[in-house]
Amino acid sequence: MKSIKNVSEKNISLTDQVHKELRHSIITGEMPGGTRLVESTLASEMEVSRTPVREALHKLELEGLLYSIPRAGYIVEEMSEHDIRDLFKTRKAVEQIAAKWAVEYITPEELQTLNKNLDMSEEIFRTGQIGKMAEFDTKFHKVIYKAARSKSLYQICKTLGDHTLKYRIALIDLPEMARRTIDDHKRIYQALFEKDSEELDKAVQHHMEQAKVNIIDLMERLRHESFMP
Amino acid sequence: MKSIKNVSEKNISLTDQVHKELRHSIITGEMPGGTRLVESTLASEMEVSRTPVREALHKLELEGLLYSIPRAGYIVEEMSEHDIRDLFKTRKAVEQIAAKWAVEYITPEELQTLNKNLDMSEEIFRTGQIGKMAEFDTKFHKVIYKAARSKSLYQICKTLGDHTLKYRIALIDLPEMARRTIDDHKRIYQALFEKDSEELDKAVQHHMEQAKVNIIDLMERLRHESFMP
DNA sequence: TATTTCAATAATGTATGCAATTATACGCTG
DNA sequence: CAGCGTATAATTGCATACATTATTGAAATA
Repeated sequence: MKSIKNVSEKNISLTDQVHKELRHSIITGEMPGGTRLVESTLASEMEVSRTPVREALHKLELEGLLYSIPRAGYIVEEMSEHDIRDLFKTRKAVEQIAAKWAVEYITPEELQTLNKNLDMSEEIFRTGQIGKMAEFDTKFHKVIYKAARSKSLYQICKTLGDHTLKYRIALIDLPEMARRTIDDHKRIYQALFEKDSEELDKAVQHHMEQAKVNIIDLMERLRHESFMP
Repeated sequence: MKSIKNVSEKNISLTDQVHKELRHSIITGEMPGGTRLVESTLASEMEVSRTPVREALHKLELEGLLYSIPRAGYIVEEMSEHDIRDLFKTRKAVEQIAAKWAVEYITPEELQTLNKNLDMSEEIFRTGQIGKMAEFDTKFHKVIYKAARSKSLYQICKTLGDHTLKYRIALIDLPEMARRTIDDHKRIYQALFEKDSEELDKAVQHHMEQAKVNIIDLMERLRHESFMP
């Protein structure tokens, strides 16, 4: 791992930089579940002292991305299929609420932001830069969270979204998944635009349901591949 | 503030002890919104070094109970009426989900736990130990969260519950509030017992609605009192 | 040879010192 | 007298040294 200090953006604390870096590594799957993290090792790799690393690890623990064994170390949280099902069940319920509230408050500007997001997603899909899809996926949903006009719900949605991001990144790289995601988003956008609550609810439900099934499938496939590489 | 070390339970880190202590002070309103917290001051008051205090403050910040001004200090989060309305709106929605799921999974043992909780609440109410009411209120709801059988939803409910606890403590001390809370809980229990989802949804909604209104009223009253003490 | 004990090692928990930055108070100047 | 600038104090950010604990491996003994 390369030093953080060299690429340090000024005015951001080392703790936050380390946190962001580690978070990225976990979410992208660079550090898969079960990976053990050691303060001093990370500190020397990143060329900072243990203090900011330690604080970053604590943050990640509270976010549920790591768990700590009292005087032993930190392990990257590993999700079972059951945990993933649970996560998506909750996410589905919460996103339905967010969408329901968003219908009422969303502005024409926000609708346009969503529309632009769809256009750019299509562009990215056509030009084959699928690596950027996850980012647009996240942004699309965030616009809706914000449109729900609830600070507390926004926080919840963001946390749940983060927890699924790891899997979404792995999945959305597959062209057919990217295609379906864009189509789902278009349907959600259309329902929001027409303020059709009933259709919106169904669209969100379908989107989440599909995401869940795809991830479970992916895990299944990976499990088989690991037996016969 | 008294030293922590003297009452230290073994095997729990100082950081966690400090965290718990400060958390309690904030949630009970002993440190009201706007209070400024300083690492070194707290450290000497509690007779520990700055490190565990610092880490505890960071935790509280992530939990949303404090916010920090970069190199200036920590301030106890102050909730506006708008924030409280928002919090309860979200809490209502989420607790409705929890209740809906709980109907399906709750066991006879858990129902009995709820029933016992009601009995003890009545006992406490009769004997006038109203100070203990908030604790039983929290426990009652936690049983339902758990019965929903969702790790992620449980986490969300607990966090939201914590954020409202400060106000619940102030309120539930009033006998008429305690009375209403117990009656609401009885209604919720009854609906769970009979697995009547529709009635349960209404009961939870009513309970949350009432809690919200009461807190807004309380804040209004306190605001007037502060003008003419 | 197997088991137990003890020491070395490695990790986090805690304390403390220094650096960097911001707020504040005081004095100076117009 | 007011406003601005500078110096100083206050406070967190970061680094590091020390304490405590858990694990591992080796050696000694049965």
